[in-house]
Amino acid sequence: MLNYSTSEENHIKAIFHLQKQDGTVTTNELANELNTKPASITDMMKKLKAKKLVNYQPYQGFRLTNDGNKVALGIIRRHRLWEYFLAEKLKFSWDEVHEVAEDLEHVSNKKLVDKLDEYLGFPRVDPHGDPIPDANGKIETTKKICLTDLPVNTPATVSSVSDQSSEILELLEHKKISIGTKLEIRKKFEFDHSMEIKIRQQAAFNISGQLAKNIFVKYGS
Amino acid sequence: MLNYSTSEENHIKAIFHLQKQDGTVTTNELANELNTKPASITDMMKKLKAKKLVNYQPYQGFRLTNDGNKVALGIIRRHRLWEYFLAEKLKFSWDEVHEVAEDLEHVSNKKLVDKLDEYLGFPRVDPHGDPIPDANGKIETTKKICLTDLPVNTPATVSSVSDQSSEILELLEHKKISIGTKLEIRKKFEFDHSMEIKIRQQAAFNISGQLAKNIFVKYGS
DNA sequence: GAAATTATTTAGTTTTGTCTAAAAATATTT
DNA sequence: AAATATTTTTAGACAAAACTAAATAATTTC
Ligand SMILES: [Mn+2]
Ligand SMILES: [Mn+2]
Ligand SMILES: [Mn+2]
Ligand SMILES: [Mn+2]
Repeated sequence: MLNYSTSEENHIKAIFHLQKQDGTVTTNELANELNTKPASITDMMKKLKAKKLVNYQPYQGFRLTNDGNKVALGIIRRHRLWEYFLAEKLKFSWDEVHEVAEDLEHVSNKKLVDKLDEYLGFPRVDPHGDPIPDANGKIETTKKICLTDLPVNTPATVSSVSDQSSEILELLEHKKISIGTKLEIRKKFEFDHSMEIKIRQQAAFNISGQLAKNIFVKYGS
Repeated sequence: MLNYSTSEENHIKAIFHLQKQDGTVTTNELANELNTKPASITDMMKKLKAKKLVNYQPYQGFRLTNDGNKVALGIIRRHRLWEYFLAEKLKFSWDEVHEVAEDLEHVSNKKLVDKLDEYLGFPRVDPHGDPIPDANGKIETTKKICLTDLPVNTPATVSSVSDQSSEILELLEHKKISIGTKLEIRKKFEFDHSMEIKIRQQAAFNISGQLAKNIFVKYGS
């Protein structure tokens, strides 16, 4: 497999994440995501198209080709493995790992990554609960349910968290919620979208709609 | 401390290594070391001079300033810590670590490096026996003696190896010589600079002058 | 459906890091 | 001390990755 520049990789990864939601990605969306200007995106898309990593017709938006997708999964694999390493081995906290992994992910030595994976015991998810692609680019795709969409009185388990700030970490630690926590919603309040949730034997307590929006669960306990 | 580009870092590191031997480094030497052209070196030296990392007057060669030296030690610290990590934790062999560390050394996040150091147990030397600078840039400077310069019948301990090829590794493993091995020279042969050495209780055996040239020792056992 | 607005692309620059070819400085021979 | 050879620098070019400003296409509004 060929090697790509850091800039190319950052573009590919951003398209991958954006097209999850949108299907096809627009120039402005990507420019916004990468804190760059639309003109720069057009330039890069021409380049990635020439390398057959994106499908792109002027004014039509773009999406990754199969090859582009494979490249993206490689980058995401490296990113999440390093995040896991930083949290698990170096004891970085949850909100600090992303930034460092942004640099480490661009060291794309296959043997390094596969040995790191093995050393870490082939972890399935990163510290934020996001799945880690395996050496073949296979990634778990259990659809995650936003806590705001979970029905009342239905057992569920926290699977991931979308915001990665130290502020949300502080709040989650205070509420004793982390990935793997089993919970049920007792009551939802329409007015401010806050809700009352219950964890095991503990008394039910309240969380804001804003917090709930950033927590994802899967059914079952 | 400021951040430098990968190219700047590679130049700084190369000057550091070359000036160990030469005192002052020339344009051609550095171009040769970095597989680049003399004209490119001149350009970079102007830049590093402007950043006060090298002392340089046209046609006079160059050497690192105090600041340049500190930057170099930071790079070498990262390089050797990653080499140790790769060998010790990921079970890379001795001859494979350098190449991978060449990339990892440019991820210059202070907290990452210091936590890695701690995680590794503050190792003093890398897999090739070269000393690892501490967080303050302090580096052990025990003068290493080339095995060819060790007097006969004088107890010594292998401290480092300069060549890092898989070929020398194979030979050293076969001869059961590694860093920390205690040995004595029994006889030196002028003709081809080969020598007979003795390790502990084992029978004395012969090594070539070429091999001896790449082994460094310190006095004592 | 024309006008206004927004999104995207094009054209032309800039910075970084490299290169080649030519000029200039320095070192080595005779 | 010339002549020759070597080393280093300068000048000019190029590719990558970004930018600004202007032009053009697409979309939305009236
Ligand atoms: Mn991340
Ligand atoms: Mn993550
Ligand atoms: Mn090395
Ligand atoms: Mn080393």
